Amino acid sequence: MPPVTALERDFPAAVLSRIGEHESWRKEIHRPATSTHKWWAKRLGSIFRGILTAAVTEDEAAALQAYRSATRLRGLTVFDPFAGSGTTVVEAAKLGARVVSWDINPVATLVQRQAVQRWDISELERAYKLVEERCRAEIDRVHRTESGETVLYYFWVAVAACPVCHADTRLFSTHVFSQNAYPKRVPAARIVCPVCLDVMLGRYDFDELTCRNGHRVTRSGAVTRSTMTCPDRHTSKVLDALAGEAPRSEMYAKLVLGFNGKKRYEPITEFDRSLYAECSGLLQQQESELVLPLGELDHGENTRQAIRWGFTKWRQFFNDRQLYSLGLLASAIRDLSVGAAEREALAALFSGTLEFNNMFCSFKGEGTGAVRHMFSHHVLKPERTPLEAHPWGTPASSGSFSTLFQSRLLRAQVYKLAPTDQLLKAEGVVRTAGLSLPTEATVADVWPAAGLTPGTMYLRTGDSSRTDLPDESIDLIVTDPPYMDNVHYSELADFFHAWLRELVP
DNA sequence: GCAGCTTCGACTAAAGGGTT
DNA sequence: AACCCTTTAGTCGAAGCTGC
Repeated sequence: MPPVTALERDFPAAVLSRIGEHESWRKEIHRPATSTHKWWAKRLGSIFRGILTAAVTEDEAAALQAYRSATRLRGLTVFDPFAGSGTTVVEAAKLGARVVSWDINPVATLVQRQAVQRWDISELERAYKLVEERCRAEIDRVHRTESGETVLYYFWVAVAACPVCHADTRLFSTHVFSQNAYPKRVPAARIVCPVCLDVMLGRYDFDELTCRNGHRVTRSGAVTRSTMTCPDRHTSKVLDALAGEAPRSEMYAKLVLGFNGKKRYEPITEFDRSLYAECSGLLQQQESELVLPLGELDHGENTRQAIRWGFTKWRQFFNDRQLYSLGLLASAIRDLSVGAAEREALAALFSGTLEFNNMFCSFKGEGTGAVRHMFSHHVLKPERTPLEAHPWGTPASSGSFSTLFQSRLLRAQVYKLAPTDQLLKAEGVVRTAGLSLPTEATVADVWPAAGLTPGTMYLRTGDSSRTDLPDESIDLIVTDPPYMDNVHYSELADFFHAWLRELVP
């Protein structure tokens, strides 16, 4: 390595900025290996590839030349002590380096392992089929209409009693519960009556209408920001009304996938309510056999809001049907007897689906991603109108176990065997194959006695302020360290860990 | 093979409340 | 009054998908 490198004096910032901007639009498409599961502040692969190659060259031209060279880091050992989802790990491996990767958070190292661990694809598919046989029929059964059609989403609303008159108040901020992302272009919208929960078709900008039971429905609901107005017009703070208890919720509508393949909105029926009640009973009966989330929220910057709302246990983030369905799914994965790597891949996939299947999610609308998942703002913000999705899912679902198996695991597998990279050409940024080595490796969780060999990675969950790395064993340290105390990922990652502790020992 | 629609996560603006 | 912070939701570009 040169004494003064391109990283210090001639970094190809202009080119990498163009490439990085392109990659940033859909990170998961360009870097599937590190996208099998949620992690926060994922860094751009192309930028880290640029950093790695600039660190071993003298000037911009040489750095850009190295950026195109699959084996430029061969013979070097790269260490990331705060590795997160593993961007450094993957980029270094793609350039032929030996890799050491630490992170204190077990969810982070789970994500890293999926990015490099070798999967036997037929074993992975066999494991997926076994899980499907064990739990799919039952999950499907509890997400359907009386006529047997699939329910993609159930819409829920939180309810609080007015502190003055104790009247129950449904905490809608608007009675439009579904509209297009571009409502001026597609003005049709779905409206709910806050009195009888009738579901109507209208316009996104309607002023007032009358439901089929004769109730007057206005566009705005009982809640504005943090203030609620009860049916008798008393105003109070929502948090005062909740008085430290997590809100009760009520189902008010569903999105059905009809036998004809078309989606339609419908009100909740007695059948829906009794099906849900049945799930509560089944959950109670099978409590001891099912994998369920354990533990309480730690007090911290990112959990404060949820705790103020009365959410103190991770289990409260899910309703009974979610606990039952996800519990069945997780138990099926726990009980698999298949290869360890393939089983862990499904555990990671399962954990990833949790982000879209809990009562902190909401409906984003039509014409855009349907589910606004719980971490879209890096905090745990309680939802007043949560969305309950079908966890197994259908091809028309977003964020379900079956769709993410395709879009996350299988896509990651393809990428790990033949990674692609972005190059800046005259016509723009172009995705290009053949510039990288496969990322697959055998994972060790202690420093190998014989030293690291190509094809082996040392990947460890632990505090990197003290390591067992021998002197002179590392050539490059490339990392994105914790940024002051700004975002407390561990507090958020506990949401996944509450389930994973029983799945990934 | 192509046009138009859907999907994804991230970015950004705006509203409104709280604080100094 | 000025400023800051929280909350809400509207918008975006690219890639994948669907139907012709």
